[in-house]
Amino acid sequence: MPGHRSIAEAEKLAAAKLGGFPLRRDQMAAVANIHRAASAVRQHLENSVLRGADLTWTAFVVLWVVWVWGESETRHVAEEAGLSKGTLTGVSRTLERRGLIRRSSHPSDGRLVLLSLTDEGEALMRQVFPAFNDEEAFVTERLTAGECRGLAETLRQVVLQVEEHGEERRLALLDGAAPARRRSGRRPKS
Amino acid sequence: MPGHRSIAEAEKLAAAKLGGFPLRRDQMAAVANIHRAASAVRQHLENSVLRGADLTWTAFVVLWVVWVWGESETRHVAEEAGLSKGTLTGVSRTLERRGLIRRSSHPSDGRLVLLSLTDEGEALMRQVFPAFNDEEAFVTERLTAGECRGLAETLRQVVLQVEEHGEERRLALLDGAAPARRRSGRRPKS
DNA sequence: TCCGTACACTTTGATTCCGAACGACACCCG
DNA sequence: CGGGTGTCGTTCGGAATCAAAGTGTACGGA
Repeated sequence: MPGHRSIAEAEKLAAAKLGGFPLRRDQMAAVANIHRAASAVRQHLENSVLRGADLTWTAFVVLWVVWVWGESETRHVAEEAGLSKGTLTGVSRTLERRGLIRRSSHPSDGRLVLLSLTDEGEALMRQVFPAFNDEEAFVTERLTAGECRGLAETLRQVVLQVEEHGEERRLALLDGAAPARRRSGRRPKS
Repeated sequence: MPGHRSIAEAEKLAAAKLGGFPLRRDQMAAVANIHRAASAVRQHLENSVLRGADLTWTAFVVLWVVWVWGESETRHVAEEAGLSKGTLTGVSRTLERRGLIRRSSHPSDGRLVLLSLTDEGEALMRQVFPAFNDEEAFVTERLTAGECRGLAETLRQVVLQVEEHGEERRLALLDGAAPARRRSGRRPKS
């Protein structure tokens, strides 16, 4: 019982749950659908083009970033791909093991690590990307090009809002309270 | 160097990379921004309201689904939350350990497992959800209510397209070829 | 030159995640 | 009522995930 139908119903149920609480329905539906769409698109892409190339979503994104930007420092790749540095370390090592990516150290700054595609990685992207773009077109088939532009623009507003005011908002919400440790994560050596 | 600025530039670089290949830019930007927005929103929510309650995004989604739908079979919860059955097993067990969820077996069908919130889980949701909804409003602050509705509607078209034609499309793309095993995953016992 | 601070990547620990294999149960049909 | 067929949740293997701790390099000032 997938998708859009349940949203409306879930909203009603949630509203009932919350009684008189002033629920922001439109905003809730928008956010919920962003995640529904993202997950549906990702799953479709993984199970169509990516699966055949034996790439995960993340692996593809990393390859794509390095491909279009050329040899890059890992921190920029992580930023652009939307991963933590720690995750990128693992992913790029997997990619290196598979011979798709090369890791080299910066000639003058020993702290930096540069990522670049191997010939094999380059060849793979040249083959996979067109198919990927075809599926992007497929999933947006019900929208006109103009609607796609509008959608991108609207989503950009959301991204900007979080990027420009998210930090400040989080601080305000915490209001001096302890930053709340995560359940997982490394513990002190002691 | 975040976000929207790099998209335009990345597109140009990608177009150059692909030479004369007919690149669907608008569709590409739309899909890319869906994921950018989803990840930005998720991160903001995790680091604001969820962190304090010591919940991961996934844990919250599962609680939310069970909360609004009431006691439910795990397969429905997995579907609604957008997870595989296997993942839900692990997540619901974590939630059970923390005393937020109850797992009971179906009275007449021994295969089914039913999930429901404990009193503690119920109390937690009553406390966390309003804050969550506030942040949904925050991230969409630059949009009017009408734009939110439009956004939700547009995204719904994407979800519907994948849900209604994705399977068929994937089959057409494979065209009889072997379904391509995943690198990971359980191996036969032999 | 030595020191302290700042930065950049890696390691670590606890989870989450997927999909295929698996085992238990349900149901149809003879 | 016994077997085949199918459905459900669970287990498993490999990978991805984050945040914080740790390691190592860079660089400015004393």
